[in-house]
Amino acid sequence: MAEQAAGESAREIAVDALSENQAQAELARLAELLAQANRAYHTEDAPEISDAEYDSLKRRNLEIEERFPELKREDSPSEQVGSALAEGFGKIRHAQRMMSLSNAFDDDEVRSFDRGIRRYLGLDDAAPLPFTAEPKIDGLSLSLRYENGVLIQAATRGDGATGENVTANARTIDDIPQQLDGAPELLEVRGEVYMSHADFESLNQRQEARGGKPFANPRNAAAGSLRQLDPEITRARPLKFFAYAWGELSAPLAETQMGAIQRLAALGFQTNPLTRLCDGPQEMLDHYASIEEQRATLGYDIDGVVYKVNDLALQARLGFRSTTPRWAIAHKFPAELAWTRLEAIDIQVGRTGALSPVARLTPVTVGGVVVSNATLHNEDYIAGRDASGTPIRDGKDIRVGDWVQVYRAGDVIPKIADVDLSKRPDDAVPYAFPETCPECGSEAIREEGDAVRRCSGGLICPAQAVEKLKHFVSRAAFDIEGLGAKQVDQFYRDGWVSEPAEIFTLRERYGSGLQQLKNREGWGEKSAKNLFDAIDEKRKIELGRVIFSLGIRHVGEVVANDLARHYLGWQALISAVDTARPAAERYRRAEQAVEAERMAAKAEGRRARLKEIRDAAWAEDPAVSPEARAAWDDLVGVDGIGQIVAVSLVTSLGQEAERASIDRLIAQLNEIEAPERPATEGSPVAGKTVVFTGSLEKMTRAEAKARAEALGAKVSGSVSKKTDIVVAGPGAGSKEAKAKELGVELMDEDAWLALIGG
DNA sequence: GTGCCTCGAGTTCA
DNA sequence: CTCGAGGCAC
Repeated sequence: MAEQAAGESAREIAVDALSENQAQAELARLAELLAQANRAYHTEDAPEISDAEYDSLKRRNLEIEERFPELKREDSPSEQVGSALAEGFGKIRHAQRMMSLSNAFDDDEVRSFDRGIRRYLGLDDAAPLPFTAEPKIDGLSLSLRYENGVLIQAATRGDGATGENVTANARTIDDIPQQLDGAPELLEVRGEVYMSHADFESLNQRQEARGGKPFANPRNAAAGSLRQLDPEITRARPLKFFAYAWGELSAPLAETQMGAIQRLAALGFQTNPLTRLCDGPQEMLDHYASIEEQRATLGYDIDGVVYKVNDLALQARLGFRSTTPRWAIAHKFPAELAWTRLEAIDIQVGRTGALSPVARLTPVTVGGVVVSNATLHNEDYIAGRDASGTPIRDGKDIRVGDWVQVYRAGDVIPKIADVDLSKRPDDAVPYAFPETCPECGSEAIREEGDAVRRCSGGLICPAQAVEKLKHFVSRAAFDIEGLGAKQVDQFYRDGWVSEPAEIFTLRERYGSGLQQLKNREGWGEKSAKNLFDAIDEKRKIELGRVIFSLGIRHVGEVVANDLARHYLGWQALISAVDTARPAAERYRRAEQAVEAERMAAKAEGRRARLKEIRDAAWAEDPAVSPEARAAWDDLVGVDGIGQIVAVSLVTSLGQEAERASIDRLIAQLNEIEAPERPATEGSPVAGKTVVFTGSLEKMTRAEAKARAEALGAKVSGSVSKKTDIVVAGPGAGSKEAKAKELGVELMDEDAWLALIGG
């Protein structure tokens, strides 16, 4: 196929010379070639045509489409998101997300992990609840897909949703079977690729003998080896693999975690010999201690112990939080510590204006990595106390010139644990936190009760403006390929882009004379063209991404998607917000009145009559129409959105300059897509809004909510006329009454369970 | 009002 | 990854 593509391209007719018929045929041919190349690239490890050939086909397709827009095909390759080639490996979307684990750092957290699960499941303290405990291997996780017992794909974790295709490399690892006997038709095995200490040492000796740079630690060596573009290099590297989990399956492996691990072992995988079944927190902690004792003699790196609920049926009931399972936790070993000198404290300004202090350190090795910066969080952290005035680090303040103890929290983020006062220079002075923004000179204000000090300059502040732009192009927002933080910096500095809408007018402003872009460092004609194409691809985009991209305070990825699912369209959202504005302003004034009362009461030493004040301030106000109130109630009724988030959303979309900028952006977009409903075909409650009230007896609230959502229902906290079903348990009060008043369908827990089928 | 649980925002290095 | 803070259940 590579030869075919090359051969035909030699006979290609110049785009300008194409007749309409020829153009149509050519577009069809290109669509087929590109689709085939994509298939080859994404499902196999070796692309059939080179990146350069692929790019040139894509470019030709686009040029023809530009000349004959009416001929553009439904399945046009230029529309296909993610079809553009990344450097190196192809991307693989995991059939089931690869989750990370939440962490425990001491015995108490392990016990509260057990307690939390009992509470979620409604188990009493006496009920047996066994867990597995196994060492947490310090390598990199890998997902292996077997179909009919044959290894067909290996993918790294990536961001959890999408990983890299490393199939060819995985095939070179001895511990990974190419074929399985008696496996389910479909089986995704997950585990950890790692390198033993002995193999790491000898690899580094070979590296150095060859004049290569040695790896810092076994983990980096394993990661570097697995991500070799040439599988033959990977083959020469001594990688190993432990299996400990699974993804998509056509049939269950067992009924318990332990059983599943044994099954994986029987199928030919290496499983960790220190995996034990434990009968509760005490046995888990004992096994942790025993593993910690053996740590040095294991011959490979581990960074803790993982506990998992043994009963898979319970695992299924517990389900997942946004990025972690509820049924597992990693109990981490204490972090490695190192002393070094604090050379300076710099202030960074984030997109919300937050002033974040960063410690510049004399470089020091901590846990196999050289660290030269560490976060200092905020003003209070430097001063040695937290927001409530409680001392941290024994109340020691941190001064420039100090000797400080550094560790990598969670083995990643460098932090300062301690200060050596005996080595403090005589001339060291307490750090004076700036009260003006170091970037724009505006006043930096710290709100009452807030831990951070913020620059008040808004978009006048270049740091805030550019950080907002970076947020706009970030992965969960517009995610424009070829437009990362570095490029944004450059465009902003040169005055080419000062707000999101201007990204979309780059082509018309600078595209014709690509020359200008071409003359910049790192930009060729091809990359400029690719960038413009990547930008155009995002003129069609999901609603949730648009909302998130605006960078409204308190509206992150999850809240943005919640809003998108609730309002289903940009217009619906914006008009609801505009309608609710008078009510939001009324609410804000009410809160201010409450705050004033609180201060006054404190000063006079009497008890605050807060409820009275709040009620009075929020009472019927003719300036607030019933429509405004209804829109406000609806907004605050969205699960996960409270008054503070609602006020932030409404006010920020009401600010004139901000709104104008947003409108300019929206005008540049072609289509804002409504969120897809979850795949819940046949679900009787898909798309319905459900409210749970009163106490539930067969399941906990959290569980009820998670299950309803899995079936495509929206779970809300308050009853309104948009509510479809109210599930009322014993002790339900005002919400049940309101449901009756509004004529909303009302049912008890049993009826609900019958409705959703179990 | 209090105490989880989750989310948002800021962070490092390879 | 951590911290602070918002949302929500108790």
